[in-house]
Amino acid sequence: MRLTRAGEYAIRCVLYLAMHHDRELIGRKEIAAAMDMPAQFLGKVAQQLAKAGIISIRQGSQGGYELAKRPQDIALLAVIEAIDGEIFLNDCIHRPHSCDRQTICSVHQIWDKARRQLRNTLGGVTLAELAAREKRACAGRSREQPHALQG
Amino acid sequence: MRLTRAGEYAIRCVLYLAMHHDRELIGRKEIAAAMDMPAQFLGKVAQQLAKAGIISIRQGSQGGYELAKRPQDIALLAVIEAIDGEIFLNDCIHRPHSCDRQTICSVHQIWDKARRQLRNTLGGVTLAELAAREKRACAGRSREQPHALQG
DNA sequence: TCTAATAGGATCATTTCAGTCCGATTAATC
DNA sequence: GATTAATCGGACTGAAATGATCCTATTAGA
Ligand code: SF4
Ligand code: SF4
Repeated sequence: MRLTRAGEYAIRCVLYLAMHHDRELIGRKEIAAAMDMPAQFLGKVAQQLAKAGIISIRQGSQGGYELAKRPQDIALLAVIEAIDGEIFLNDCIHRPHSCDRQTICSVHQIWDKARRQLRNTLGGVTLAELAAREKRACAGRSREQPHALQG
Repeated sequence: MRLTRAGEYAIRCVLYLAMHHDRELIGRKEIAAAMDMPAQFLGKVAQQLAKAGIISIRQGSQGGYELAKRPQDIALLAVIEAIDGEIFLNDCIHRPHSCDRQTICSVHQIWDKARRQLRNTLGGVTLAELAAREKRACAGRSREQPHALQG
C-alpha cells in the first residue's frame, strides 16, 4: 500500500522538468543532483517515462530530458502509473480470476470505490499546478529567511 | 500500492466471524476452509488480530476465534491496519526524516490528502454492513439459482 | 575523430511476501 | 491423570519485488 522509490523519483524528475519548463533540455545528472536521487536509477526511470510518452529524451553530447507535453496536460496519476503500473489496491479488482467469490463479495465493491477515489484524486492534479505551488513555496521561504533563519 | 495477502485473509476471517456472529466460537480450520485460505497462515494473521483487540482466541480443545467487539463497532480500516500497519501511500508521510524537501513539497500535500481520503473510505465501513450485504447477495444468488444456474 | 551524454542488458544485495514446520502450551474430555 | 484436540509462536524457507549498480553500445555535438 505504498509508492515505490522508482515512482517517487519519477515524480521528482517530471516536477523538476515542469519547474524549468522554459529551458529546452535538462541533463540527467543535473536533475538527479537537484532532486536527490541516484543518476543511474533515474536513467531507468526516465526510459519508462519516455515509453509512456511523458518525457522525450535526447541522446548524445549535450543530451537530456524534457517534457513531451505541456505541464498542464500531465496528471500526477499518469506519471505514477507509467512507472508502477495501474493502481489496484486489491488484486481481485485487477485479476477477476484471482478470487471466486467476487460475484457476491461485499468487500470487493469497497475496494473498487476506494480505488476510483484514489485514482481520481491523483488524476486531478497536473504538473503545472504542482510546479506553481512548489515555486510559490520556495519564494515564500526565501522571503521568510531574513525573519526566521531557523525555519 | 496494494493490500497484502495477509490483509486480505484477515478481512475474510473477520467477515466470516461477523456473518456467524450468533455462534460463539468458530474453529480456525472451518474459517480457513470456508474462506479459502491456508489454515496455518490464518493462525499467524489471527494472532495479530487478537493483539489488536479485534478478535479473541480460545486455546485448547474446542478452541477457536470470535469477534472481540460488535460487528458494527469494527471498521474495515482497523482490520487492515492491524495486519499491514497504518496506511501510508508515500513514506515521507510516515517518516518525516526520509525526505528533506517536504517542507516545501507540493506533492507531499497530495499524498496526505489521498491518504486521508482512503483511510476515511475504509474507516467508514463496518463489518456489520459488509456481513449484511454479503448475506443479502448470497440469498439473492440462491433465489436466482432456479432461473439461471450459469450465473 | 574525440568526447560527452543516454540506452539498455546483466547483475546483485536486501527486503518483503507468503507460507510451512514443529515443539510448546492450553483446555476439554475420557 | 492421561489423552486428545486445538492454538501459540518462533524458526525457517522459497520466491518475488525492490533499489540499486556496472558495463558496453550507441548517439550526436564539437
Ligand atoms: S474476498 Fe472479495 S475483496 Fe477479497 S479477493 Fe475475493 S472478491 Fe476481492
Ligand atoms: S519529494 Fe515530496 S512527495 Fe516526494 S518524498 Fe519528498 S516530501 Fe514526499
